[in-house]
Amino acid sequence: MTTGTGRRPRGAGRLQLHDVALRLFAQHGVEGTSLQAIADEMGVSKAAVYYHYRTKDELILGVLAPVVDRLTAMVERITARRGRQARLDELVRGIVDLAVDNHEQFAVMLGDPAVGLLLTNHALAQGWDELADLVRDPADVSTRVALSLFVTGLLGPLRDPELTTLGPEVLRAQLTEVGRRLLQIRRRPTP
Amino acid sequence: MTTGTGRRPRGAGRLQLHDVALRLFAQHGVEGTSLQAIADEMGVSKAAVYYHYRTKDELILGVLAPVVDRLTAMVERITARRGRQARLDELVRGIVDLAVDNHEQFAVMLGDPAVGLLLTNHALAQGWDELADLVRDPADVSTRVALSLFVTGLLGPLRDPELTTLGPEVLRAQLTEVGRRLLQIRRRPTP
DNA sequence: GTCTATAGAACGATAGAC
DNA sequence: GTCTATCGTTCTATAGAC
Repeated sequence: MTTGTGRRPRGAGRLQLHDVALRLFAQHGVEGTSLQAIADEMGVSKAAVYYHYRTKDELILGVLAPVVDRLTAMVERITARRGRQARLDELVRGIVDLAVDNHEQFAVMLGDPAVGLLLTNHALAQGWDELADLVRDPADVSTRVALSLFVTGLLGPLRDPELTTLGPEVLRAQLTEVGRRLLQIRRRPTP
Repeated sequence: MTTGTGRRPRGAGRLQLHDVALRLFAQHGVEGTSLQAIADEMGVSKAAVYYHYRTKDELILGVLAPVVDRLTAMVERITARRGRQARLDELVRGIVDLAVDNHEQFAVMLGDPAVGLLLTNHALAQGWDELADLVRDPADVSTRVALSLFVTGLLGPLRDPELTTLGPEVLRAQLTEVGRRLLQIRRRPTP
């Protein structure tokens, strides 16, 4: 149920590759990051990178796979809820958790224009599309605007060095509270 | 006082160039947009593009120049205000106006990682830095988080096709109201 | 102002040795 | 798993004709 993106190469070097690639993707964008730059940062050759992934696109998808899976699971949890308030509450808590726990992947996925096209071409944008549907679901325009602004806005505090020093717990609490205030949600309907 | 980015080439073709380049930049990012792609979209050759700007960086800066100038002016208006509420109110109205009127430039400037570095290298990031200082100014963490989330979050509704059909006036009103709710601002202190 | 043609570098990707 | 070496393509940028 959580396989999602298919086979991914095993090995220990893969973890370092994911780390380095993700950091550079978040810093310069995926189009602005060459495989040469990644290899240099790792202290290996470009061919060594190609051992782990056969194409650059697959590398990007491999780095982003964990969030894609989490997103799918989150959307399922939301749609399982009944009632407008319960869904909004689940959405706020879910998206905040996801964004705080994987803030670099979140930034690359939501911020980079090239990634959106890539995910769509590989039919992996389903999670985002369903999330977008949920965002558009509310009848009133006011809630739709607030919801769209909130999800995208998570990028801001998460890539601000001054705010990330607060630590995950404080950040999570702050962002959840901001989301509730924005969407005018009462606290925890059916926890 | 509003010269800002220095001399920019004149001529009518420049306007079309700005239009086409901006649209592609917003769609694929600046690193994902080649001068060849811009030339093709315009129906001219690559060399024709180089007539207007000597480098790609200068083209990017030329396209973004209007927002850079507006941002500088906005920061001046904010710092001229006295009092926490007045400043927050001015900031919300200013940034919403800027984002709605130039939403593509706003998206490229705020969303593209490569642009941030470019502006910094050309000492044009001053406006954003001062805005960032204003965002960090409030004593309480809660307001800083909300402010950061709000500014970045404007990207969301602005690039959602379903929401942009609402038109600039409705969008402006909606976003301003969301901002006030988020930052708990009373209406128009000293208009 | 726009063109053709091209230089020179960087890119993604592959082959084959170790 | 990592290397060197290389292929073919695309990129930014320039030169010079019209």
